[in-house]
Amino acid sequence: MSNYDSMNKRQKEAVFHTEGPLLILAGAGSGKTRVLTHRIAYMIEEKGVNPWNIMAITFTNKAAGEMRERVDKIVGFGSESIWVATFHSSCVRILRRHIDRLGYDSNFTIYDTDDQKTLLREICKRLEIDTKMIKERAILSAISSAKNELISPVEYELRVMGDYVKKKISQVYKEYQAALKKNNALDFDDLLVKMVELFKACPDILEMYQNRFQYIMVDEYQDTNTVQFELIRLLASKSRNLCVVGDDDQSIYKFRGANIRNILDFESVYPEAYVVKLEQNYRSSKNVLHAANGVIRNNRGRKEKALWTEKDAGNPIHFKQFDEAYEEADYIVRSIKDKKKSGEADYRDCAVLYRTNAQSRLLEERFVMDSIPYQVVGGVNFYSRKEIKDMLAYLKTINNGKDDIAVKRIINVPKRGIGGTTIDRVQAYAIEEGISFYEALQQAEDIASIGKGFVKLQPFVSLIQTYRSKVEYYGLSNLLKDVMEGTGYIKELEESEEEDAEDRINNIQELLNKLIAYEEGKLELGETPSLSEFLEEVALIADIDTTNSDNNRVMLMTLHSAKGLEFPHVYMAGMEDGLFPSYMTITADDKTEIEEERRLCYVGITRAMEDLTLTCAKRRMMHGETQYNAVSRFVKEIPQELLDNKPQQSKQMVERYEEESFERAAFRSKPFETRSAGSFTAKKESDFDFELPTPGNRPKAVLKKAITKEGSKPFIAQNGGVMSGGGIVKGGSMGLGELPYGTGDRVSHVKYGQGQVVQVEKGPRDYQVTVTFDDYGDKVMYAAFAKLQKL
DNA sequence: ATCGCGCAAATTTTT
DNA sequence: TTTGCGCGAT
Repeated sequence: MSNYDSMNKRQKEAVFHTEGPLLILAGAGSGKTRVLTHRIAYMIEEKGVNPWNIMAITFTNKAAGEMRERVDKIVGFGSESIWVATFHSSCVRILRRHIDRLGYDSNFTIYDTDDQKTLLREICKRLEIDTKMIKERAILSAISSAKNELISPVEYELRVMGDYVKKKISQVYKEYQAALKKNNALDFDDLLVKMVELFKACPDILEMYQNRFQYIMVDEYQDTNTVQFELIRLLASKSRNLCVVGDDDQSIYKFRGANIRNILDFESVYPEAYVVKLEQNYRSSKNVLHAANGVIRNNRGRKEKALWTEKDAGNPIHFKQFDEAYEEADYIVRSIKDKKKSGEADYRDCAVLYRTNAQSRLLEERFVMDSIPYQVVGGVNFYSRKEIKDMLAYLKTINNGKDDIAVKRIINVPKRGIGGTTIDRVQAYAIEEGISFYEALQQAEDIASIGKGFVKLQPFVSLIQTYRSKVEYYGLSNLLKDVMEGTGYIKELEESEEEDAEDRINNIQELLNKLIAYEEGKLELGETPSLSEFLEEVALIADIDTTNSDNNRVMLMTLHSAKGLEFPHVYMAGMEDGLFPSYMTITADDKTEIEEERRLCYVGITRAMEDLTLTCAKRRMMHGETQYNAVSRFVKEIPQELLDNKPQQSKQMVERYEEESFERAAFRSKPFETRSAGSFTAKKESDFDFELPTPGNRPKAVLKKAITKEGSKPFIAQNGGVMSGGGIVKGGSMGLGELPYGTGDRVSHVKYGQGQVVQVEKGPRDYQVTVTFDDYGDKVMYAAFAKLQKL
């Protein structure tokens, strides 16, 4: 029996409101999972709802697992028939059963991003699309957005009339979908899209599931995209018992298609909706909460709410600015060490959050140096490592010969002397005959064009055939062991000179362990382990799911990965304008982009329970060169009385910053011709509008609107244009030339007036000149930029 | 067929 | 700085 007395008034309201649409606006740390699980229990215990009719949808496997666990605990008997799953795994489950109605085979494979890229590359080659002009990534994200918006290839084509680039993308989209279907594969987006298609095409199936899922709950609703919205809308349209939980202030996945309007407009879509706001926070100290509120307040178009807590004020928010990024890392590590020593915190209580994965390197180095246990979340997913993907490709090939991508991945791994030309010819034959790549391989003898190449293909085909015949009686883990050894893959790694060869072998071993665990788990339940099922599980696993915090380690992760987690001690590193918020969003035309960054900051701050430390550095290496960054505007949005150190903003700093940013811009010059935006390439200065740099922003050159079709993203003046103190310097590289002055000469400078040259140092690309100015003292500057006049 | 060098690009990423 | 890719040389 569950106890509802321990809940606050609002929470109870949400729990007891079981019929009709319900929007729960749950602020960070307001106990929403608790509300959801209690709500389920209440429905079953008090309202007599059949567990079988309840569905709870989450985004991550981890969230689903946690929900499952808590529901099981509180509901007890019958809880296993509650459908608790992620969007994607729900779709897979349903599609496996009915996808034949859409003309797919029910043992379809799921393509991950890597597979998508491989397929895309093939198609671009076939369609003779120059991937330098239209970037692969751009195509992929265009296709993904289209799918997220439920725009079919045909519709897409109709919409893009006239635009050259989009027209090309439309062609690719069409081909890409055709190829997926031919390979009997679905990408991640497809899982949702096909589900919606199925429901729309087969009202009988839709009705079946509408009857089954009479009470639907969706977690993290602010992150849903259009397909997900539609999917839920369809499922709930009969019962209308739809409960969505979310926080518009924590919507940070717009770039992945999440539509914040889904949550903001919930009440207009469901006019009879009941709304509950959970604003009491049980996680953080007052200071942390006030800091978070101070930041998020600056966003427009949000549902007004303010978190409050009964907790004490707690520690002040720590803020520290360093000269160099490594000093920042150093400080964080030292601080954690101190806390551990004094017993204030254990390693597992601390997390370091940052904006970009690249920032983890510097931190890691320090952690290693001080031998402090840490764990990086994210970065390269275990399942996207090369060696793991290779092993899985073998298993996929053995499992489903229709997966061309998998077959091609391992046909020459380890090396079998099968090259691109042979593969292309087999592919051509396969297309001609309308068969899969693997089937073509089996008929290699008949392919006239490959001639003797057939000799190399034969052993590969028989290898796979042998494995296939073994699947039945051999057991999955034995099969994988056989692949590891039998293909010579492990042997190749053992003999390899590569530094990480041993890690790779360990990773494969780890995969084997996971397979064994899967197999044993199944056998314990009295079920038959199946290769397809294992592959499917693996395909839907993300890194965050496998991170267990049982280990006593400091957690390092991006702000995005931190969502949904909490830590007593949180460090937010790299609080710098240009890094966080990123240049991309500062310079974006779309003003709402900065708001998403602000939400990200809000998410970061609200992860902290007791102690929050914000750090930044004046200088940091980014993309291989030193960047000078000002303190993040977000730090300044925090009520300053909460900070133990106030961010400094002296006039000199601004001046120095401006100066250095000019110099850098000038230094990196390249001709205008090197830059292009979409289909247009800028050729001369007059193609740009220029904007002056401001502290925190690099100088900006924007393609003139008149020239581009719909405007374009601004150029940062690094390769595109050269700027100097307010004027435009010609494009073109600056090389080393003779200087018209030397040490001891009197010179004059536009800004600093007259002075004497005290030192001239030859740098890689320019001279560094030190001048003692009469009015300003010593200045070090680059000759090409400074344009000093000899007197 | 394979290797290796040079060039360009580089947020965030629940599945 | 790091990574990934394409192309030219073996």
